[in-house]
Amino acid sequence: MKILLVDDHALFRDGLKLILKQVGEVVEISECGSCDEAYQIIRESEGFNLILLDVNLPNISGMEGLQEFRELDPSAPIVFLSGSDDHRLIKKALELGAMGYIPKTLSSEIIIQALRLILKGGRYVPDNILQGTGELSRSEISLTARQTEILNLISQGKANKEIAAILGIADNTVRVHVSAIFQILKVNNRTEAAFAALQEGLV
Amino acid sequence: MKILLVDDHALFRDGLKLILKQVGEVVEISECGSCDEAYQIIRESEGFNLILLDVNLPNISGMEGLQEFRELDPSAPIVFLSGSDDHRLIKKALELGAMGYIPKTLSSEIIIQALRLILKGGRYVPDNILQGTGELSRSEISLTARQTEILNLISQGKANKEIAAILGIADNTVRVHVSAIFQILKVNNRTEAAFAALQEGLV
DNA sequence: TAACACATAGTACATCTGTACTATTTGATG
DNA sequence: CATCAAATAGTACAGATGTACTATGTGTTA
Repeated sequence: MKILLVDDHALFRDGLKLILKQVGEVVEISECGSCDEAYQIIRESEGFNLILLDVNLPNISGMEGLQEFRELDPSAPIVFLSGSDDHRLIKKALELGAMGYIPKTLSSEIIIQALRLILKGGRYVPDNILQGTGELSRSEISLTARQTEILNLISQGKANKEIAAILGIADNTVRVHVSAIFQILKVNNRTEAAFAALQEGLV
Repeated sequence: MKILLVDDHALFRDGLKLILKQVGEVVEISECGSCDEAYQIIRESEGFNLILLDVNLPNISGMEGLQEFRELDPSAPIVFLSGSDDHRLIKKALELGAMGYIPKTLSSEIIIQALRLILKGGRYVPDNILQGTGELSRSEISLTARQTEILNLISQGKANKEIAAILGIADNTVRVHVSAIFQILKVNNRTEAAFAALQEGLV
């Protein structure tokens, strides 16, 4: 059994290694604190049975690095570790092909059971997060690609003219998009929009 | 030796407990996942030799709860545990009387040494964070109380008129403050100001 | 007391913002 | 092919925003 553990918190890795020893016949645990190191380890290895990946990593976050992991080691199930019970990321993670999502707040007993489940080919997502995603999809906020692009620029404090220049379109067009974004986000000005974008994780 | 460990990540607590056993003659480790539970534990106990406190906790963050801890158990040194190497919080933490600041990314060996140092009455702050605070204090941004108040309202997307109504002053006065804030933050509009406020930790 | 920082408030003006319209083009879907 | 969603762009207008001034009252400090 080969497990790769990617988390920038050394102490958390220590704790998790103890747990992993209880999961089954662990032969080898590789560990590192960043995606770049992890890529290197995978290239030098011959496939892992499980990859545990923190969503919040310096430089490249786990979420950003997921695709690369899937390409480097397509057979290894990838499980996300998350410090915050982030309702938004989970759906994206599962869509991208993650086999599980484990908040670090979970007790070790539950983590052990979850990992056993995943190693047998199952998926694990904690109940409260599933409820969260359920609520989210009901009141889901969906912006078009252009709207998301413009919302990002708004959040950086760019004016309509600047956005128009950056995107190479007329500022009247930018206004139409901006108005549409405000209606969707149910806000009245760009600063509220930036605030909402942060809260909803749209940036 | 009595140690109180407050962190909402059960697994991290497990890892840290292992380390704490290496620090010295540990008699008792109490642990919990929130400030409220921690207050209860302290009330039912007779003083701790050390309190380890996560800065990011649900409901009441460690930073917010610090004062309460100091009142409930004035003799116990408080050490912050932080998931992110947050350059901004550390200064505030030390000002509030924390005896140390330990990023979770630190290796267990260094954590052990740091805790020993603190138990002997010293303070510990990792080098790279000290550098960070040094940089921060050089280019330090200081706003008046009123300016900070208004910056907060700007960050919430409030319009000048709304701010004026909330604070019970004329909107012309609000504009003067807003202009002053922009000059200090070196920005050109309220959304940039909100963005800057977030980045600089002024909210 | 004089000087200073801060908050307060006003006028004036150019510019930006946000909304309400209409209208065209393009790509996807039934 | 007809329809629809999305992006584009224009006009028009009310209101908000940001800046440049002046000016007053209130504490604090040298």
